[in-house]
Amino acid sequence: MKNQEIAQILFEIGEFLELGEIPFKPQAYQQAAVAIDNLEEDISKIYKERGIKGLKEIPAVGESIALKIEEYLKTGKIKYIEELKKITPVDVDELTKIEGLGGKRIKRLYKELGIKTIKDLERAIEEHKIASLFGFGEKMEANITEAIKFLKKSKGRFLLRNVLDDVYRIENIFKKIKGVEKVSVAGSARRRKETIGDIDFLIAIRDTSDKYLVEKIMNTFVGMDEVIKIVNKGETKSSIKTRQGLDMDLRLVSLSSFGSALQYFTGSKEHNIALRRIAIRKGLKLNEYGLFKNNRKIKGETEEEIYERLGMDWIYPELREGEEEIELAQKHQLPKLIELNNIKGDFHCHSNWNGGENSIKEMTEKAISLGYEFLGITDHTQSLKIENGLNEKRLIEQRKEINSINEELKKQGINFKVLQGSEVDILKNGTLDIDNKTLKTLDYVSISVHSNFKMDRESMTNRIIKAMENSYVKILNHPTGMILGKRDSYEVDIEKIIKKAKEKNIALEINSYRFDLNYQLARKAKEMGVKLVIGSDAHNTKELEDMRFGVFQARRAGLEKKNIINC
DNA sequence: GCCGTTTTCGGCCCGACTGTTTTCAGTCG
Repeated sequence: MKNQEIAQILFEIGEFLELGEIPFKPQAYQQAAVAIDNLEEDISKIYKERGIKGLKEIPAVGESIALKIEEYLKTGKIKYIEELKKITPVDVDELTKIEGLGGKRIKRLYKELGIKTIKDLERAIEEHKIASLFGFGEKMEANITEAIKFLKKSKGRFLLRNVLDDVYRIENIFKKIKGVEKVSVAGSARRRKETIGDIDFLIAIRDTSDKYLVEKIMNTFVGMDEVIKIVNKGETKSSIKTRQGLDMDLRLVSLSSFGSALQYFTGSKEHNIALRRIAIRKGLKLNEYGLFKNNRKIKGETEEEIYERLGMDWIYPELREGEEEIELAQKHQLPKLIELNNIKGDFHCHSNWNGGENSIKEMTEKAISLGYEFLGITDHTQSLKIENGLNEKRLIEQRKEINSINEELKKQGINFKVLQGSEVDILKNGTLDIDNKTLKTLDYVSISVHSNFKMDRESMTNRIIKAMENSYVKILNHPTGMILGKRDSYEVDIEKIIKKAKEKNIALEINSYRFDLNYQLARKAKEMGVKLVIGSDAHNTKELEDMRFGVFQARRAGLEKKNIINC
């Protein structure tokens, strides 16, 4: 699918236009980018079947953008962005990722200091040139320094969310090759880590001396659409770089070594070291080719038989971080991890009553198609102006719409219920921005912090605790304020929050978009006897499917379905 | 640059927050 590539370019055009003084165009491009990114259908297929007209049916895509998409599909590039790059030869895409830098500041940094890249920016900071710029200052220079640090920390890693569908697609390409017996992704993608550095694929065939088959598999791999560089290509291992900047490895093994290879390449490194130590203690040797006794291979075809021979239960990949999983597996005490199909509904999503893209009815239909039994609509409340948050009056109006949808479902004999929740804003002083009289009319209340992130630890903790005292509150959303890859947590005493959640029987959210709580904190919450809830935070129907990422996170935390209220 | 229709132009989420100013620009969501 070229959708993501095209979306990326349109988004970048928007960023370049931000540098100019032209209003509204940037948003136009970026809205189109978002729409294309969210498309379920392959954009090249749309163009093939319905041409420019088909493209223009995509929301936010008009004549001009449709032509640019056509140009890209035909020639693989868009002249317009090349020209923009010539006029302002700045790495906007990189620089805008720095929190606090937008179009205007980037343009001034370029015009006055010739800054084109983060490297240039770092040099300018070293020379203390930023602070003295008119309109900048000491504090901003310090903030930019921090923001660069954060960016670097997350650099080189990709969000699982952005690559998992490609992983499935590539697995399927391999599975279709005749003679391929087994295919699996390995590495951190198999462990469902929220960010991954590269992607490892593993393929098993019966006979690795079948030169013709080996050649065919490797050619398929290095010949994939997204490959821009073949790093190496051999008989058992090939590596490529994709256009997105992602490294992929393919390893080919015999069927008799598939289990040990899968175990080895899945990692984590820490988990493998621990496992090999256990093997040594038992007088065995473990490597990617098998489990050996006196240089004779005794196991290797499946992971299960290897773990069993080492005296433990098979361990879910999501738990293989070298923490407590091996001990639990030896004692046969591993949790039975929650599965996606245990999820009965979603307690966190948004409709077009606030900043969401779809109507309650559309969200409901999607939820039904996912096999859910309920959907909780949790639109933002009035303080969040940007999201067009609801006040008391609109909440009461919204209730009528939800009631009528529920009546209609009942008439049709569909066993499904739409719940009216709300994502109520926690104000700076810890009060909620909706009165109790109205909260009482909701099916449930969830609460979130969306402002004043830079409070000190004690104030923030007290603020949230105070909000949790409200007896209508059932869920605390994204408890630490972290957004994976974008924003660090605010300062907060999370243990106090977890204790309060326990006391007030409030569920803590694992947010599928933000990855907050992270798996360590979710595990801690479980250990402290607190219930969790997995919320998609969907702003459109497609994002309801992102529930799966929250489920991965829950699995990494070792959660069972009994720990999670939407099971 | 897109969109909608009170269409073929005029409006486009808009307020909080931060850091810089001394009344506001830029960024964010």
